[in-house]
Amino acid sequence: MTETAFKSEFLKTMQARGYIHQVTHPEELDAACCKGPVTGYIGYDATAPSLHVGNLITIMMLRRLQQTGHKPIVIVGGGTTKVGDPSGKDETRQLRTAEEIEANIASQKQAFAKFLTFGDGETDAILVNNDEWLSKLGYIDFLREYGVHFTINRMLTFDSVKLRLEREQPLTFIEFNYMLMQATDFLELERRYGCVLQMGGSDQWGNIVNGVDLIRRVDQKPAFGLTTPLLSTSSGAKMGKTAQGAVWLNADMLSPYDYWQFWRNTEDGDVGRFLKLFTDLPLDEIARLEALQGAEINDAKKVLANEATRMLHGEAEAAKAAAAAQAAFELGGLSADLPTHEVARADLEAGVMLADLAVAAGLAASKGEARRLAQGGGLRVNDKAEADANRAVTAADLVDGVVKLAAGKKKIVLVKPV
RNA sequence: GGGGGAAUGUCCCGAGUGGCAAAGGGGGCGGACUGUAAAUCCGCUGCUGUAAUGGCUUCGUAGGUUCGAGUCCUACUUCCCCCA
Repeated sequence: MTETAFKSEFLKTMQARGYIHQVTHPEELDAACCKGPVTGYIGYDATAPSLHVGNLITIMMLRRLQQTGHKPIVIVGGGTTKVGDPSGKDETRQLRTAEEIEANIASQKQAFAKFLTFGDGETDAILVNNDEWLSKLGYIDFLREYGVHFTINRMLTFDSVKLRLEREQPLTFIEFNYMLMQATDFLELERRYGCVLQMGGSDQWGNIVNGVDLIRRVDQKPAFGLTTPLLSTSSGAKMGKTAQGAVWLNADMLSPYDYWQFWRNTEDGDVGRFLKLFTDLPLDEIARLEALQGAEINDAKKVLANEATRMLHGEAEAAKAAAAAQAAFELGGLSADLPTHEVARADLEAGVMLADLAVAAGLAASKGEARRLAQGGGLRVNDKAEADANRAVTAADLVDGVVKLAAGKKKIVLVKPV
């Protein structure tokens, strides 16, 4: 990144909070942002039913855009998902059916509304499905209108294509066309909404630059691109994966408690960076939290968890998650807000094999895993390590009406008779 | 169209002479140490089951040879390379 001193509120914020990896025409964009509301967009893939933490950084970029007086457009890739982005993939993506894509888009919409204000106002966010124009394109029309602006020579130089070829992995023709579709999107948004900025992860740089060039060439209008660094933890792991899988944003796919835990377990070295990227806290407050040393940095992690959870799931859920965590980890007690698993009272009275219970409660994937877990000393019943997964858990194990079952120190489930 | 090669534990990479539930690594999980951190060390990492020997299902797909097949044979699928 160049050491440009930005004048616009938007770019100053973006730079200070660490969102910027690369920008096209920085001075020109800066000037445009000073002049008035700028419309910018980010596209999202509709391959999964929920967005995950990996998408969060770009959603936050749109939020910053709106916060600094500009207009964000969320474009859901109904059309592009039908094609499949080859960027960063060695393997051809599975093609989704139209129905799957529709369902995924509907489900993703909920998350965007938590971070952006939608509406008809000048700086209100709007959500657009690119299927609207992409699926209407006839092949010949597409080739004549857009195909003429792209040379194969140039396309072969883009990483998404080059890497695949270098590794001798197949790249299908449909994937090869993806970048044209994305460029077309940008052009279409520019024409329909006067959108001049496309943002995205650094892996999107090639695709974004294509769109910028297309607009500048075809319409002789200004257009800009901005990418964020790929997010990884300071120990190098990819962000957004945890034990159970992806960190989803939809509450029905990942509970607010688990979401809170995800942030609470941030590595020391990432706390400051994440506070800047994922919370609205002022920078001086973040600087103070970041400076905490040793065990005190845990306070900063709690702030991070609270803020991040509040933004997505609301004040009440964040408070509940925080309270449950405090009860479980700091006071050693129980909280009704911990994840629970219900069993029939009659079954419990008859006795349920511990291994079966652990599997049913989601603490182990199979009985064998539960057994191994127990042998390794990681399975706890009411805080007592239980080496024998064959023992029966009965009503006698109830403490205050529940059995506290834990796999390791962090995964806790309360078993409730019903 | 002709010739050569590849596909392995359904997370990934990857070794594998006919006796293999299959080396090693990454990742993941658990334990110890800590601060619900990182690093480090130890254990586990197909399903099922026992106090234990076990049973079942796995090496692209389908057949075959064999007491026994990831390993040999045949066909098929997909991919890569070379020639046309």
